[in-house]
Amino acid sequence: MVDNLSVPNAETAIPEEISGLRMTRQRREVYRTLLQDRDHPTANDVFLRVKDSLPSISLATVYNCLEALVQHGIVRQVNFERESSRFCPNVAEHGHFHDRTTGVIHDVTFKPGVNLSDFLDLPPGTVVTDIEFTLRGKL
Amino acid sequence: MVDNLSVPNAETAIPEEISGLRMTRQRREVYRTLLQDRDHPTANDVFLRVKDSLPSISLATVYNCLEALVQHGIVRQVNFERESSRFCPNVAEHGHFHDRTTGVIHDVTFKPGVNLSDFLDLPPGTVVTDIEFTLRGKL
DNA sequence: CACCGATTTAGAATAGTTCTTGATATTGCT
DNA sequence: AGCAATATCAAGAACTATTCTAAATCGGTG
Repeated sequence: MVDNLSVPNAETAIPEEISGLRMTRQRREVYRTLLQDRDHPTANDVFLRVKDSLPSISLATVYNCLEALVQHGIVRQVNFERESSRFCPNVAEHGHFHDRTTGVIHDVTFKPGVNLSDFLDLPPGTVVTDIEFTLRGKL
Repeated sequence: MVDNLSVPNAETAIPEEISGLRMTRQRREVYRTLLQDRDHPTANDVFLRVKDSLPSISLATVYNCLEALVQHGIVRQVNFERESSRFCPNVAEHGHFHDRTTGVIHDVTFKPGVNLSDFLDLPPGTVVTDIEFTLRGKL
């Protein structure tokens, strides 16, 4: 497997601080949980998993930690329709493919070198700072 | 301006029935409201607007009507992050550009003839049935 | 015009998330 | 180390968008 700076793995130690965010025990465990299984868990999923290592953690704290991680660009929050938000430690630009048969969510990346205006009719003068896309279908 | 079958205008009479959905007074008014201002209103926005012509309508009914219209493919439900759902009478395939300065949402279409696999690295064998995308930025 | 299923209404219920408050922990300073 | 200032955490209440429930009403049919 190829290393990817934006997606550390769960084994490497998580430092004291990441992009200006102090890693408390709770934040570290929340982040480690996201790195562990890349299955786009909801806040509640994370809560249940983190309880194994930090039995006294509260759901509110998991929300706080996730928010802090998202705010600092360490984790991405992903929303599908009106479902619960899901969280993803892959902060590289990517979208998602939702497999309707299995329910599994796969990350989808742009082919290298493509430009938005290559395939979209954008109003002239638009400066796009953020892209979000979801595909649904079958594998 | 070019006519577009999938986007009737607010002036043309709305028939008794659209794609198998009987047009009750409430559904008609909800739909007419969406056709009137193409500004991607929320259910509550629609509620407030429809009240002008149907003062006794309830929010639940607006939700019911919108759901019926969406279910029958007459209207599209659009979600941005975790905000309230917005509704759009343009059911042709399109995405959205969210202008961060004005808050206005513009429809964005694909350039004719482009193919998803032209610019995305899709897992082999994927059959995409539904595309959803949102851009954010400044105009 | 009486009936029956569909629709509407109003309000209660729900789910996910955020907020509030007091308790705890951590940091920086001496 | 001791202490003040600051940040974080926990628990539960509060909030918001949406859905559900039950009763009233409507619309079309015999």
